[in-house]
Amino acid sequence: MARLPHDFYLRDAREVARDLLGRTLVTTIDGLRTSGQIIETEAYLGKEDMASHAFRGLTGRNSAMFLSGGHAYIYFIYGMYHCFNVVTGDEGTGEAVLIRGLRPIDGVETMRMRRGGTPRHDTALTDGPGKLTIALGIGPALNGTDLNDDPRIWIDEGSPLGADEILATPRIGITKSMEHPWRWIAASAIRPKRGESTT
DNA sequence: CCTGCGATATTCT
DNA sequence: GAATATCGCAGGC
Repeated sequence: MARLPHDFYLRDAREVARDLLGRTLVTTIDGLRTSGQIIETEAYLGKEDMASHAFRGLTGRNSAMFLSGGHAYIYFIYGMYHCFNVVTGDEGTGEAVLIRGLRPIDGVETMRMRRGGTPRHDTALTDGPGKLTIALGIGPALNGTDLNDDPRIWIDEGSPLGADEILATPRIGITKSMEHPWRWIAASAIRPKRGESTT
């Protein structure tokens, strides 16, 4: 297993978002290792994307989003949760990929402890952007850190998914720029419900 | 299974 | 004062 190389992140956020599916997000926080397979991502661009935090330029909260590709952008949302993003592209661009869902691999007991319970399925520990940061111990201390060399957090090569294993949909929880299908999810993670079409 | 709502910091109007 | 890249709980079916 090997950490994703620096160049991986120096691309358009939409490319990186698809390529991150199947990879492994790993943290070692307070001496506890936790990891999960990335199964859901969303791309947010810079000034051309009205739904992006970067659309209105630099603020106190979003400054890490303007670092160069490969840094972590962690923001506080709804006064309660943290969301983890991977910055992509060149410094100053303001593009990032929001990690929205994982399939737990290592440290499941640690995740249960941090999340305060044992759900019926392990995937419920990490099946939302605010939930997976709690489960993996990702907090504001990691905002702006470099995923290429920080010992506390990195992304392993894992096994990228093929195009036929990936579904694209509109992004979740936004009210602007909804016409763009910039959410990607592993087909294997779709519940047998009234889901997205498999086109 | 589903829908509605409250919590609450940062940013914008 | 309103909106927001969310979540868990209460209640209805």
